[in-house]
Amino acid sequence: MLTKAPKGTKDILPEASPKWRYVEEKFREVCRRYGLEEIRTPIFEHTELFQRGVGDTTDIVQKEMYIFEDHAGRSISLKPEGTAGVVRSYIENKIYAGTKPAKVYYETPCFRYERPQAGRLREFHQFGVEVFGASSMMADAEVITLAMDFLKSVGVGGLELRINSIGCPECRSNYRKALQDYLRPHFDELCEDCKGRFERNPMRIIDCKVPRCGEIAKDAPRMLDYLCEDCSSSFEELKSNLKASGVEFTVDPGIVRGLDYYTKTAFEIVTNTIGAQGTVCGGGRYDNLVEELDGPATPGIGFGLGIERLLIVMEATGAYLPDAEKTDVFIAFIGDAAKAEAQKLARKLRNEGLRVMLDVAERNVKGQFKYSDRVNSRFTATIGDDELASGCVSLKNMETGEQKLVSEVDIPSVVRG
RNA sequence: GUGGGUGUCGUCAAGUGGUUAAGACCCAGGGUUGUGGCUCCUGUAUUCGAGAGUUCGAAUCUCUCCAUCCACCCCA
Repeated sequence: MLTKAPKGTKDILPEASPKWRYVEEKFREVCRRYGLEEIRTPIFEHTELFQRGVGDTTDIVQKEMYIFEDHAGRSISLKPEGTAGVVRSYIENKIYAGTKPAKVYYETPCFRYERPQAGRLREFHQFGVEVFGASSMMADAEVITLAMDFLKSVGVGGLELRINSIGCPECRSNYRKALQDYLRPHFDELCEDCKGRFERNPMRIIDCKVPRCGEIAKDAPRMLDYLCEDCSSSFEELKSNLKASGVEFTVDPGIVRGLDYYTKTAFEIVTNTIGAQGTVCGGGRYDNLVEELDGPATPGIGFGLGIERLLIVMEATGAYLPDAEKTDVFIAFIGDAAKAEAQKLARKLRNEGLRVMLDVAERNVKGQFKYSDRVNSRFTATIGDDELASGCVSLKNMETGEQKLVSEVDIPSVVRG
Protein backbone atom coordinates (compact mmCIF):
# COMPACT_ATOMS: atom_id res chain seq x y z
CA MET A 1 0.00 0.00 0.00
CA LEU A 2 2.70 2.43 1.02
CA THR A 3 4.66 1.74 -2.12
CA LYS A 4 1.70 1.99 -4.42
CA ALA A 5 0.39 5.23 -5.86
CA PRO A 6 -3.34 5.66 -5.25
CA LYS A 7 -5.61 4.05 -7.82
CA GLY A 8 -5.95 6.07 -10.96
CA THR A 9 -2.85 8.18 -10.41
CA LYS A 10 0.38 8.03 -12.34
CA ASP A 11 3.87 9.27 -11.70
CA ILE A 12 5.40 11.31 -14.45
CA LEU A 13 8.81 9.71 -14.51
CA PRO A 14 12.11 11.25 -15.61
CA GLU A 15 11.92 9.63 -19.05
CA ALA A 16 8.45 11.10 -19.61
CA SER A 17 9.01 14.62 -18.33
CA PRO A 18 10.79 15.88 -21.47
CA LYS A 19 7.66 14.92 -23.40
CA TRP A 20 5.46 16.84 -20.98
CA ARG A 21 7.70 19.87 -21.14
CA TYR A 22 7.59 19.70 -24.90
CA VAL A 23 3.80 19.84 -25.20
CA GLU A 24 3.63 22.42 -22.42
CA GLU A 25 6.00 24.69 -24.30
CA LYS A 26 4.06 24.23 -27.51
CA PHE A 27 0.80 25.07 -25.79
CA ARG A 28 2.23 28.18 -24.18
CA GLU A 29 3.64 29.26 -27.49
CA VAL A 30 0.34 28.91 -29.33
CA CYS A 31 -1.48 30.76 -26.55
CA ARG A 32 1.11 33.49 -26.71
CA ARG A 33 0.48 33.89 -30.41
CA TYR A 34 -3.22 34.24 -29.78
CA GLY A 35 -2.62 36.92 -27.19
CA LEU A 36 -3.61 34.96 -24.08
CA GLU A 37 -2.12 35.31 -20.63
CA GLU A 38 -1.65 32.50 -18.16
CA ILE A 39 -3.79 32.22 -15.04
CA ARG A 40 -3.15 29.89 -12.12
CA THR A 41 -5.88 29.14 -9.65
CA PRO A 42 -5.96 26.85 -6.59
CA ILE A 43 -6.13 23.11 -6.91
CA PHE A 44 -9.09 23.10 -4.51
CA GLU A 45 -12.08 25.37 -4.15
CA HIS A 46 -15.19 25.57 -2.03
CA THR A 47 -17.36 22.61 -2.89
CA GLU A 48 -20.27 24.93 -3.54
CA LEU A 49 -18.47 26.56 -6.44
CA PHE A 50 -18.59 23.31 -8.38
CA GLN A 51 -22.09 22.49 -7.22
CA ARG A 52 -23.32 25.74 -8.64
CA GLY A 53 -20.94 26.05 -11.54
CA VAL A 54 -20.68 22.57 -12.94
CA GLY A 55 -24.18 21.69 -11.79
CA ASP A 56 -25.61 19.94 -8.79
CA THR A 57 -27.16 17.12 -10.78
CA THR A 58 -24.18 16.27 -12.96
CA ASP A 59 -22.30 13.01 -12.53
CA ILE A 60 -19.15 14.97 -11.90
CA VAL A 61 -20.56 16.71 -8.87
CA GLN A 62 -22.83 13.94 -7.66
CA LYS A 63 -20.39 11.09 -7.61
CA GLU A 64 -16.98 11.99 -8.88
CA MET A 65 -15.65 14.81 -6.73
CA TYR A 66 -12.98 14.47 -4.09
CA ILE A 67 -14.66 16.28 -1.23
CA PHE A 68 -13.25 16.82 2.23
CA GLU A 69 -13.70 19.05 5.19
CA ASP A 70 -10.85 21.27 6.25
CA HIS A 71 -9.98 21.81 9.90
CA ALA A 72 -12.41 24.69 10.20
CA GLY A 73 -15.26 22.62 8.85
CA ARG A 74 -15.41 24.11 5.35
CA SER A 75 -16.38 21.78 2.56
CA ILE A 76 -13.54 21.77 0.06
CA SER A 77 -13.27 19.95 -3.26
CA LEU A 78 -10.36 19.12 -5.50
CA LYS A 79 -11.14 20.65 -8.86
CA PRO A 80 -12.85 18.23 -11.21
CA GLU A 81 -12.45 20.63 -14.14
CA GLY A 82 -10.79 23.93 -14.83
CA THR A 83 -13.45 26.44 -15.77
CA ALA A 84 -15.23 27.01 -12.47
CA GLY A 85 -12.10 28.11 -10.64
CA VAL A 86 -11.13 30.49 -13.40
CA VAL A 87 -14.60 32.00 -13.44
CA ARG A 88 -14.46 32.43 -9.68
CA SER A 89 -11.15 34.19 -10.00
CA TYR A 90 -12.49 36.32 -12.84
CA ILE A 91 -15.28 37.54 -10.60
CA GLU A 92 -13.32 37.81 -7.36
CA ASN A 93 -10.50 39.79 -8.94
CA LYS A 94 -12.90 41.91 -10.96
CA ILE A 95 -11.14 41.03 -14.14
CA TYR A 96 -14.41 42.00 -15.82
CA ALA A 97 -13.57 45.60 -15.04
CA GLY A 98 -10.52 45.39 -17.26
CA THR A 99 -10.06 45.06 -20.97
CA LYS A 100 -12.57 42.86 -22.67
CA PRO A 101 -12.53 40.26 -23.97
CA ALA A 102 -10.32 38.76 -21.27
CA LYS A 103 -8.37 35.81 -22.62
CA VAL A 104 -6.57 33.35 -20.41
CA TYR A 105 -5.01 29.92 -20.53
CA TYR A 106 -3.90 27.46 -17.87
CA GLU A 107 -2.56 24.05 -17.14
CA THR A 108 -3.99 22.22 -14.17
CA PRO A 109 -4.43 18.81 -12.60
CA CYS A 110 -8.06 17.71 -12.26
CA PHE A 111 -9.52 15.05 -10.02
CA ARG A 112 -12.47 12.78 -10.65
CA TYR A 113 -13.30 9.64 -8.76
CA GLU A 114 -14.02 7.26 -11.62
CA ARG A 115 -13.00 3.73 -12.56
CA PRO A 116 -9.70 4.11 -14.38
CA GLN A 117 -9.39 2.78 -17.91
CA ALA A 118 -7.46 3.55 -21.08
CA GLY A 119 -7.15 7.33 -21.26
CA ARG A 120 -8.93 7.90 -17.98
CA LEU A 121 -7.29 8.63 -14.66
CA ARG A 122 -8.46 9.93 -11.32
CA GLU A 123 -5.83 12.60 -11.42
CA PHE A 124 -5.34 13.92 -14.90
CA HIS A 125 -4.06 17.12 -16.41
CA GLN A 126 -5.66 19.64 -18.68
CA PHE A 127 -4.65 22.57 -20.75
CA GLY A 128 -7.46 25.05 -20.78
CA VAL A 129 -8.46 28.30 -22.40
CA GLU A 130 -11.22 30.72 -21.39
CA VAL A 131 -12.34 33.87 -23.15
CA PHE A 132 -14.71 36.19 -21.30
CA GLY A 133 -16.83 39.01 -22.57
CA ALA A 134 -17.37 38.17 -26.22
CA SER A 135 -20.74 36.89 -27.33
CA SER A 136 -19.75 36.86 -30.97
CA MET A 137 -19.16 33.53 -32.61
CA MET A 138 -15.89 34.92 -33.79
CA ALA A 139 -14.62 34.21 -30.28
CA ASP A 140 -15.78 30.60 -30.47
CA ALA A 141 -14.09 30.17 -33.81
CA GLU A 142 -10.88 31.67 -32.50
CA VAL A 143 -10.82 29.45 -29.43
CA ILE A 144 -11.44 26.37 -31.53
CA THR A 145 -8.84 27.43 -34.04
CA LEU A 146 -6.35 27.89 -31.23
CA ALA A 147 -6.96 24.31 -30.12
CA MET A 148 -6.54 23.04 -33.66
CA ASP A 149 -3.37 25.04 -34.17
CA PHE A 150 -1.91 23.68 -30.96
CA LEU A 151 -2.70 20.11 -31.96
CA LYS A 152 -1.19 20.75 -35.35
CA SER A 153 1.93 22.24 -33.78
CA VAL A 154 2.62 19.04 -31.84
CA GLY A 155 2.10 17.02 -34.98
CA VAL A 156 -0.79 14.79 -34.00
CA GLY A 157 -2.79 13.36 -36.82
CA GLY A 158 -6.10 11.58 -37.12
CA LEU A 159 -8.09 14.09 -35.14
CA GLU A 160 -11.55 15.27 -36.04
CA LEU A 161 -13.31 18.42 -34.92
CA ARG A 162 -16.99 17.98 -34.20
CA ILE A 163 -19.28 20.83 -33.40
CA ASN A 164 -22.83 21.20 -32.26
CA SER A 165 -25.12 23.72 -30.68
CA ILE A 166 -26.94 22.78 -27.54
CA GLY A 167 -28.86 26.05 -27.57
CA CYS A 168 -29.75 28.35 -24.77
CA PRO A 169 -31.77 27.27 -21.71
CA GLU A 170 -35.03 28.25 -23.45
CA CYS A 171 -34.63 26.35 -26.67
CA ARG A 172 -33.01 23.49 -24.82
CA SER A 173 -36.02 23.06 -22.59
CA ASN A 174 -38.35 23.16 -25.59
CA TYR A 175 -36.26 20.54 -27.25
CA ARG A 176 -36.07 18.47 -24.15
CA LYS A 177 -39.84 18.41 -23.96
CA ALA A 178 -40.18 17.46 -27.61
CA LEU A 179 -37.62 14.73 -27.20
CA GLN A 180 -39.31 13.27 -24.17
CA ASP A 181 -42.65 13.38 -25.96
CA TYR A 182 -41.14 11.43 -28.81
CA LEU A 183 -39.39 8.95 -26.55
CA ARG A 184 -42.21 8.36 -24.10
CA PRO A 185 -44.09 5.77 -26.21
CA HIS A 186 -40.85 3.81 -26.55
CA PHE A 187 -39.83 4.12 -22.92
CA ASP A 188 -40.14 0.42 -22.14
CA GLU A 189 -37.92 -0.51 -25.07
CA LEU A 190 -35.04 1.65 -23.90
CA CYS A 191 -32.03 0.15 -22.15
CA GLU A 192 -31.73 0.55 -18.41
CA ASP A 193 -29.22 3.35 -18.75
CA CYS A 194 -31.50 5.27 -21.06
CA LYS A 195 -34.50 4.81 -18.82
CA GLY A 196 -32.42 6.55 -16.19
CA ARG A 197 -31.40 9.22 -18.67
CA PHE A 198 -34.97 9.92 -19.70
CA GLU A 199 -35.53 12.37 -16.88
CA ARG A 200 -31.99 13.29 -16.00
CA ASN A 201 -30.54 13.95 -19.43
CA PRO A 202 -32.67 12.74 -22.33
CA MET A 203 -30.27 14.23 -24.88
CA ARG A 204 -27.81 11.49 -24.03
CA ILE A 205 -30.22 8.85 -25.29
CA ILE A 206 -29.58 10.02 -28.84
CA ASP A 207 -26.00 8.94 -28.51
CA CYS A 208 -26.66 5.58 -26.82
CA LYS A 209 -24.64 2.72 -28.23
CA VAL A 210 -27.24 0.07 -27.49
CA PRO A 211 -28.63 -0.87 -30.94
CA ARG A 212 -32.29 -0.74 -29.96
CA CYS A 213 -31.92 2.72 -28.45
CA GLY A 214 -30.10 3.84 -31.56
CA GLU A 215 -33.00 2.69 -33.73
CA ILE A 216 -35.49 4.52 -31.60
CA ALA A 217 -33.37 7.63 -31.53
CA LYS A 218 -32.86 7.60 -35.29
CA ASP A 219 -36.09 9.46 -35.94
CA ALA A 220 -36.04 11.52 -32.79
CA PRO A 221 -36.29 15.29 -33.09
CA ARG A 222 -32.93 17.02 -33.45
CA MET A 223 -31.66 19.77 -31.24
CA LEU A 224 -30.63 21.80 -34.23
CA ASP A 225 -34.26 21.96 -35.39
CA TYR A 226 -35.33 23.39 -32.07
CA LEU A 227 -32.83 26.19 -31.77
CA CYS A 228 -34.35 29.60 -31.28
CA GLU A 229 -33.71 32.31 -33.80
CA ASP A 230 -30.67 33.64 -31.96
CA CYS A 231 -29.08 30.25 -31.27
CA SER A 232 -29.71 29.11 -34.77
CA SER A 233 -28.12 32.10 -36.41
CA SER A 234 -25.24 31.85 -33.95
CA PHE A 235 -24.59 28.32 -35.08
CA GLU A 236 -24.57 29.42 -38.70
CA GLU A 237 -22.15 32.17 -37.80
CA LEU A 238 -19.92 29.73 -36.01
CA LYS A 239 -19.73 27.58 -39.07
CA SER A 240 -18.92 30.46 -41.37
CA ASN A 241 -16.31 31.79 -38.94
CA LEU A 242 -14.65 28.40 -38.81
CA LYS A 243 -14.65 28.25 -42.56
CA ALA A 244 -13.13 31.72 -42.65
CA SER A 245 -10.36 30.46 -40.38
CA GLY A 246 -9.80 27.48 -42.62
CA VAL A 247 -10.72 24.91 -40.00
CA GLU A 248 -12.45 21.73 -41.08
CA PHE A 249 -15.25 20.34 -38.97
CA THR A 250 -18.23 18.05 -38.96
CA VAL A 251 -21.55 18.79 -37.32
CA ASP A 252 -22.33 16.14 -34.72
CA PRO A 253 -25.77 16.51 -33.13
CA GLY A 254 -24.74 13.85 -30.62
CA ILE A 255 -22.37 16.11 -28.77
CA VAL A 256 -23.80 16.80 -25.37
CA ARG A 257 -21.76 18.29 -22.63
CA GLY A 258 -21.88 16.72 -19.20
CA LEU A 259 -21.49 20.00 -17.45
CA ASP A 260 -24.54 22.16 -16.93
CA TYR A 261 -23.00 25.47 -17.77
CA TYR A 262 -22.72 25.07 -21.50
CA THR A 263 -24.87 27.06 -23.92
CA LYS A 264 -24.91 27.26 -27.70
CA THR A 265 -21.53 26.07 -28.98
CA ALA A 266 -20.35 22.64 -27.92
CA PHE A 267 -17.37 20.97 -29.57
CA GLU A 268 -15.07 18.04 -29.25
CA ILE A 269 -11.84 17.06 -30.90
CA VAL A 270 -11.76 13.29 -31.06
CA THR A 271 -9.56 10.43 -32.16
CA ASN A 272 -10.27 6.76 -32.66
CA THR A 273 -6.70 5.68 -32.01
CA ILE A 274 -6.58 5.40 -28.23
CA GLY A 275 -9.55 3.30 -27.17
CA ALA A 276 -12.96 4.24 -25.92
CA GLN A 277 -12.01 7.56 -24.32
CA GLY A 278 -11.28 9.34 -27.56
CA THR A 279 -12.12 12.92 -26.66
CA VAL A 280 -8.84 14.77 -26.50
CA CYS A 281 -10.34 18.22 -26.28
CA GLY A 282 -13.82 19.34 -25.33
CA GLY A 283 -15.37 22.69 -24.75
CA GLY A 284 -18.02 25.19 -25.54
CA ARG A 285 -19.76 28.38 -24.67
CA TYR A 286 -21.08 29.24 -21.22
CA ASP A 287 -23.02 32.47 -21.47
CA ASN A 288 -24.75 32.24 -18.11
CA LEU A 289 -22.06 30.82 -15.90
CA VAL A 290 -20.48 34.05 -14.68
CA GLU A 291 -23.84 35.40 -13.70
CA GLU A 292 -24.85 32.15 -12.02
CA LEU A 293 -21.76 32.46 -9.87
CA ASP A 294 -22.83 35.95 -8.81
CA GLY A 295 -20.70 37.85 -11.27
CA PRO A 296 -21.89 40.43 -13.80
CA ALA A 297 -23.58 38.85 -16.80
CA THR A 298 -20.67 37.93 -19.02
CA PRO A 299 -20.52 35.47 -21.88
CA GLY A 300 -17.68 32.99 -22.01
CA ILE A 301 -16.18 30.34 -24.22
CA GLY A 302 -13.45 27.84 -23.51
CA PHE A 303 -12.11 24.32 -23.68
CA GLY A 304 -10.24 21.70 -21.73
CA LEU A 305 -7.66 19.50 -23.38
CA GLY A 306 -6.52 16.27 -21.73
CA ILE A 307 -2.75 16.13 -21.64
CA GLU A 308 -2.43 12.42 -20.90
CA ARG A 309 -4.79 11.64 -23.74
CA LEU A 310 -2.89 13.95 -26.03
CA LEU A 311 0.36 12.19 -25.21
CA ILE A 312 -1.24 8.81 -25.82
CA VAL A 313 -2.50 9.89 -29.23
CA MET A 314 0.86 11.34 -30.09
CA GLU A 315 2.55 8.08 -29.21
CA ALA A 316 -0.08 6.05 -31.04
CA THR A 317 0.22 8.08 -34.21
CA GLY A 318 3.99 8.36 -34.18
CA ALA A 319 4.19 12.09 -33.57
CA TYR A 320 7.57 13.42 -32.49
CA LEU A 321 8.22 13.46 -28.75
CA PRO A 322 11.63 14.30 -27.31
CA ASP A 323 13.75 11.89 -25.30
CA ALA A 324 16.04 12.75 -22.44
CA GLU A 325 18.65 15.35 -23.24
CA LYS A 326 22.15 14.14 -24.01
CA THR A 327 25.04 14.90 -21.69
CA ASP A 328 27.56 17.22 -23.29
CA VAL A 329 30.60 16.20 -21.32
CA PHE A 330 31.27 13.40 -18.90
CA ILE A 331 34.38 13.86 -16.79
CA ALA A 332 36.19 10.70 -15.70
CA PHE A 333 38.90 11.00 -13.09
CA ILE A 334 41.64 8.78 -11.72
CA GLY A 335 42.98 9.53 -8.28
CA ASP A 336 42.22 12.10 -5.63
CA ALA A 337 44.07 14.99 -7.20
CA ALA A 338 42.27 14.37 -10.46
CA LYS A 339 38.97 14.12 -8.64
CA ALA A 340 39.40 17.61 -7.23
CA GLU A 341 40.34 18.92 -10.65
CA ALA A 342 37.34 17.16 -12.19
CA GLN A 343 34.95 18.77 -9.72
CA LYS A 344 36.45 22.15 -10.42
CA LEU A 345 36.25 21.68 -14.17
CA ALA A 346 32.70 20.36 -13.97
CA ARG A 347 31.52 23.44 -12.17
CA LYS A 348 33.26 25.69 -14.62
CA LEU A 349 31.74 23.98 -17.64
CA ARG A 350 28.32 23.91 -16.04
CA ASN A 351 28.54 27.62 -15.43
CA GLU A 352 29.17 27.99 -19.13
CA GLY A 353 25.91 26.22 -19.82
CA LEU A 354 27.08 22.73 -20.67
CA ARG A 355 25.36 19.63 -19.34
CA VAL A 356 28.17 17.92 -17.42
CA MET A 357 28.23 14.67 -15.48
CA LEU A 358 30.69 13.04 -13.11
CA ASP A 359 30.50 9.65 -11.49
CA VAL A 360 29.55 10.62 -7.97
CA ALA A 361 29.56 6.92 -7.15
CA GLU A 362 33.35 7.08 -7.65
CA ARG A 363 33.76 3.92 -9.68
CA ASN A 364 36.92 2.86 -11.47
CA VAL A 365 37.73 4.18 -14.93
CA LYS A 366 36.04 1.40 -16.77
CA GLY A 367 32.94 1.87 -14.66
CA GLN A 368 33.03 5.59 -15.31
CA PHE A 369 33.21 5.08 -19.05
CA LYS A 370 30.37 2.63 -18.93
CA TYR A 371 28.34 5.15 -16.98
CA SER A 372 29.33 7.86 -19.42
CA ASP A 373 27.97 5.72 -22.21
CA ARG A 374 24.74 5.10 -20.33
CA VAL A 375 24.02 8.78 -19.83
CA ASN A 376 24.41 9.36 -23.55
CA SER A 377 27.37 11.65 -23.31
CA ARG A 378 28.77 13.15 -26.45
CA PHE A 379 32.28 13.59 -25.02
CA THR A 380 34.19 12.07 -22.16
CA ALA A 381 37.03 14.01 -20.63
CA THR A 382 39.55 12.00 -18.66
CA ILE A 383 41.76 13.47 -15.97
CA GLY A 384 44.58 11.46 -14.39
CA ASP A 385 48.18 12.02 -13.39
CA ASP A 386 49.29 12.40 -17.01
CA GLU A 387 46.74 15.08 -17.75
CA LEU A 388 47.42 16.85 -14.48
CA ALA A 389 51.09 17.02 -15.43
CA SER A 390 50.37 18.34 -18.90
CA GLY A 391 47.67 20.77 -17.87
CA CYS A 392 45.28 19.31 -20.43
CA VAL A 393 42.51 16.72 -20.43
CA SER A 394 42.00 13.76 -22.74
CA LEU A 395 38.78 14.44 -24.58
CA LYS A 396 37.11 11.54 -26.31
CA ASN A 397 34.34 11.86 -28.84
CA MET A 398 32.04 9.05 -27.79
CA GLU A 399 30.57 8.64 -31.20
CA THR A 400 33.73 8.44 -33.29
CA GLY A 401 35.98 7.07 -30.55
CA GLU A 402 38.57 9.70 -31.40
CA GLN A 403 40.49 11.02 -28.41
CA LYS A 404 42.92 13.90 -28.11
CA LEU A 405 44.54 16.11 -25.53
CA VAL A 406 42.91 19.50 -25.26
CA SER A 407 43.27 22.43 -22.95
CA GLU A 408 40.41 22.85 -20.50
CA VAL A 409 39.55 26.27 -21.86
CA ASP A 410 39.00 24.79 -25.30
CA ILE A 411 36.44 22.22 -24.17
CA PRO A 412 33.31 24.36 -24.72
CA SER A 413 34.24 25.21 -28.27
CA VAL A 414 35.16 21.61 -29.11
CA VAL A 415 31.90 20.35 -27.59
CA ARG A 416 29.81 22.94 -29.34
CA GLY A 417 31.54 22.08 -32.60
C1' G B 1 -21.42 1.80 -9.37
C1' U B 2 -21.63 -2.71 -13.18
C1' G B 3 -19.16 -6.33 -16.39
C1' G B 4 -14.86 -9.06 -18.35
C1' G B 5 -9.38 -10.15 -18.69
C1' U B 6 -4.81 -10.56 -16.02
C1' G B 7 -1.42 -11.16 -11.64
C1' U B 8 5.81 -16.00 -11.52
C1' C B 9 12.81 -11.58 -10.46
C1' G B 10 13.31 -4.28 -12.40
C1' U B 11 11.14 -5.94 -17.62
C1' C B 12 9.44 -9.85 -21.03
C1' A B 13 8.47 -14.77 -19.94
C1' A B 14 8.63 -20.84 -19.37
C1' G B 15 6.31 -23.82 -15.95
C1' U B 16 -0.75 -26.29 -15.50
C1' G B 17 0.00 -31.23 -8.42
C1' G B 18 5.68 -34.18 -7.00
C1' U B 19 12.35 -33.51 -4.62
C1' U B 20 16.94 -27.50 -5.84
C1' A B 21 11.11 -22.26 -9.83
C1' A B 22 13.79 -22.34 -17.15
C1' G B 23 15.44 -18.60 -20.34
C1' A B 24 16.17 -13.62 -22.32
C1' C B 25 16.88 -8.54 -21.43
C1' C B 26 18.14 -5.01 -17.77
C1' C B 27 21.10 -4.00 -13.55
C1' A B 28 25.62 -4.72 -10.47
C1' G B 29 30.68 -6.61 -10.16
C1' G B 30 34.80 -8.61 -12.71
C1' G B 31 38.20 -10.31 -17.17
C1' U B 32 44.99 -8.07 -12.60
C1' U B 33 45.71 -2.20 -11.23
C1' G B 34 43.82 4.74 -17.08
C1' U B 35 38.86 4.10 -21.31
C1' G B 36 32.38 2.89 -23.12
C1' G B 37 29.18 0.84 -26.88
C1' C B 38 30.97 -5.83 -28.94
C1' U B 39 32.55 -10.25 -26.31
C1' C B 40 33.46 -13.56 -21.92
C1' C B 41 32.71 -14.78 -16.64
C1' U B 42 30.05 -14.05 -12.00
C1' G B 43 25.85 -12.36 -9.13
C1' U B 44 20.61 -11.18 -8.28
C1' A B 45 12.93 -14.82 -6.83
C1' U B 46 13.79 -20.01 0.21
C1' U B 47 9.56 -18.00 -3.84
C1' C B 48 5.31 -17.55 -7.68
C1' G B 49 -0.16 -10.43 -5.76
C1' A B 50 -2.03 -11.48 -0.28
C1' G B 51 -4.53 -14.66 3.08
C1' A B 52 -7.16 -19.11 4.05
C1' G B 53 -8.48 -24.06 2.42
C1' U B 54 -8.00 -29.05 -0.26
C1' U B 55 -3.74 -32.59 -0.49
C1' C B 56 1.33 -36.87 1.94
C1' G B 57 2.78 -32.81 -1.45
C1' A B 58 0.51 -26.51 -4.86
C1' A B 59 3.19 -21.31 -8.58
C1' U B 60 -0.04 -25.06 -10.49
C1' C B 61 -7.01 -26.99 -7.58
C1' U B 62 -10.94 -24.03 -4.37
C1' C B 63 -12.47 -19.59 -1.76
C1' U B 64 -11.87 -14.57 -0.13
C1' C B 65 -9.41 -10.17 -0.59
C1' C B 66 -6.08 -6.85 -3.16
C1' A B 67 -3.89 -4.80 -7.42
C1' U B 68 -3.91 -3.88 -12.53
C1' C B 69 -5.91 -3.64 -17.51
C1' C B 70 -10.12 -3.13 -20.80
C1' A B 71 -15.28 -1.98 -21.48
C1' C B 72 -20.04 0.15 -19.73
C1' C B 73 -21.27 4.71 -17.50
C1' C B 74 -19.20 9.49 -17.79
C1' C B 75 -15.76 12.69 -19.84
C1' A B 76 -10.32 15.50 -20.81
